[in-house]
Amino acid sequence: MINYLKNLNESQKAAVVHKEGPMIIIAGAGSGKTRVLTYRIAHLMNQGVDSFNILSLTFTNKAAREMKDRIGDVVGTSEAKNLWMGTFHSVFARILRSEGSHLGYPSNFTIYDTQDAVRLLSSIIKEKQLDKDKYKPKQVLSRISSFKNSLITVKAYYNDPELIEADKMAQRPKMGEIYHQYVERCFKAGAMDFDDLLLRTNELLTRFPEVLAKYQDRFKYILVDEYQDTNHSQYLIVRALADRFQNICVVGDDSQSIYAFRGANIQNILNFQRDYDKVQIFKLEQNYRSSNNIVQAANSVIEKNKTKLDKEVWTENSEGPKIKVMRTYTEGEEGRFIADSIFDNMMNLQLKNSDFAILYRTNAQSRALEDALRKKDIKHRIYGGLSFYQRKEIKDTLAYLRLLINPNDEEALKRVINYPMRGIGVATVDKLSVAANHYKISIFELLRDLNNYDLNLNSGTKNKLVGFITMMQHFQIEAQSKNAFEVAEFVVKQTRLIRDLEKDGTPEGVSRIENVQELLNGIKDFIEVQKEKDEDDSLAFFLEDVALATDFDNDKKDETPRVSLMTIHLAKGLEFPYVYIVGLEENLFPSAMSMNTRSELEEERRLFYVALTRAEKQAYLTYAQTRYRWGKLVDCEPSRFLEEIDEKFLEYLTVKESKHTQTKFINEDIFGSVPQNKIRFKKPIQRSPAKSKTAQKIEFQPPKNLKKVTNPASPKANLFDNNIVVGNIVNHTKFGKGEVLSVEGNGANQKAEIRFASVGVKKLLLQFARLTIIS
DNA sequence: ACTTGGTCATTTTTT
DNA sequence: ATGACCAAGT
Repeated sequence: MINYLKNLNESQKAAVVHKEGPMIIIAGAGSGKTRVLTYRIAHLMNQGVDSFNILSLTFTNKAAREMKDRIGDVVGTSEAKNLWMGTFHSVFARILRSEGSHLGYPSNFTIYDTQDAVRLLSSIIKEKQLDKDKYKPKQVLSRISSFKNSLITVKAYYNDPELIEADKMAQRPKMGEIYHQYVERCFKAGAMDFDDLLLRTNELLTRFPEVLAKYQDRFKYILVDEYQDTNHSQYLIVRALADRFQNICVVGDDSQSIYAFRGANIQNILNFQRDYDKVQIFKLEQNYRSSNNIVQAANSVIEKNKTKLDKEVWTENSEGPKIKVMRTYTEGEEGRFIADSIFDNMMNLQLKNSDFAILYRTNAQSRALEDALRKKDIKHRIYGGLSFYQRKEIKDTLAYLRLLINPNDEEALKRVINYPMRGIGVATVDKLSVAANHYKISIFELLRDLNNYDLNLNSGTKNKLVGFITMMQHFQIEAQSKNAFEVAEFVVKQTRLIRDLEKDGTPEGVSRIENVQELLNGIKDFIEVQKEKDEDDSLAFFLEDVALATDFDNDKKDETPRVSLMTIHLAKGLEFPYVYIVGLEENLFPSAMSMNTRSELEEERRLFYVALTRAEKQAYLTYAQTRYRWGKLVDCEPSRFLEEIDEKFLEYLTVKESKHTQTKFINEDIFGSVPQNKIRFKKPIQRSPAKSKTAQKIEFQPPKNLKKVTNPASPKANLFDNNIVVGNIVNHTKFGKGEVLSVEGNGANQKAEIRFASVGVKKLLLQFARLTIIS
């Protein structure tokens, strides 16, 4: 057996061996938190605690799996098997499968993902004939989500005049009705959304003391990772379960709390000592991950936050290189700089692709980066964004399977009733939906004895509906004797789903077919893995797994090492030798949505802190002066976070060092064939002095070899000021001669309508069009 | 009932 | 730029 205690420093060891009672581990970034958690569990087991009595809640399922493996290394795989580990959502989904009947849920309940929820809300809003511009489904959902996360039921909502008033003020007086209807419809469909998994668990534990007692007894030791990101609902579950034995161990770092937008309450960690008696506090402050430069730089940033626990992260690691800052003109150039830099680093330092990560604030930023990497032929993988399971063809296929498991799943039914097209249109589905609501049954039940209801359908439509329901019933029968893979395969064949995709013929169509194949393979793998582990390999369980999977979970067995691209949120808990943090611009990072209140801005700052502390050896910060947003080219200012880092940790890269010449970039990008001497930088940061004290002290350093211009117009504006006016005859490199009919917009977005002799009237963006004025 | 072409909104972050 | 949604045509 590994002598794990030897691998720990004093404070880590103390946290590992402490046995009974409530404890909190404040773990700075890179301080070996996972290691402590892992060894702590292993240690408990070595001390004779039955693995059956340990519950460990992690932030991702991947983290749970890895931790389980590592514990298995210490105590033996078979010992580790009984450990209950996973995310809040997956652990309590499983409990609800077996206990949900108390609440009137079937054990095969469906888990609605965000899309299902939004669709359901859309139809409710439509049925109620409400203005969908005032009641935006997504916003309504997030409002409902925040109710649920605070345990505000429909009833509680109606009892709270303040909430009602708030919604009235927000022009949404019918919020309560929608909430009510939404909850009912989910219930009727035998479905829970993500928040229900927590809310209903709370309901279960509160309303049924015997159930509570059962799980309290079972979970004698509870460990919660990333405690700073728990919401109120999760907080209450933990408190209820730990109430009996008080063996609750929470781990977290208030400086890394980045999920307030989904209800995470930083107070949970700040107040832990108040919530439990005789709390033992452990602090892990030594960072083993990053160079001293990075640690200190990160500290200098997070210092600016007011709400935080007292903690000083330090390291014995070497100084390391300074953090490199690069400014580029465009996002395209930003991407190319990074691709070049990664390439150079790999060549010079003999590194693998997997040593690099590119982190960004929003998923939309990945495109430009991906383009640049692809052009350089650098293998990479984008995490998050549209995951495999969110693709239309996959969701459609899964919807059949969902419907099979839970015929009341209305969102699944609506998805597939006319896919592939079988002539059952929206009008028909609406009729069915109305009738089903009226008779308080599901559409599936309605269809099952269609003849007993008068729905005013013509016989053709009726036949089609009967055809559909007969097919589904056929599937159900098959499902009784087949395993998950065989069922799925059968369904795909029978529905001619593939054949429908084949009709398309485009490359996308082909890849859709491959995706469906891939899904089938995935189910096959799933069965094998589950069999190996001697766990549930049913189709129902597969669907649950899929619904709660994070993007890391379907990581292919790592073939080639790849550069990782992901949002900073997704990067939490990960580490990479070389990290590029991109798009450090005001309104992007910090996000324009998060600059209204101090607490929002502090969360952005924590996000930046998280990003920086992912880096082991070297961090790069990049920003662009212009960027496409909602299709338009906009000017950007450098992020305030750049100023907030103590300057002594930074090194400003200049164009020269980026090796490839500026000119090349410029020509390719937006500057057309304009001579280089026309290009001017915008004046760098010019912030109002009042904003922050540090801003006054630390002047941003522009690259030295570039001239500043006192009153520069945006660089582009100069270029497009070539005075094209209506009536000009111009020459286009491709289209030839033409007459300017109209000019609209200005700056980068200036467009002109031009009638060419060769191709007729064209509308061109002047920034791209290579035009010369003839007369 | 489906297809097509045009208009509009969309970009925080995720289980 | 891209995709979702809607109105009018087939």
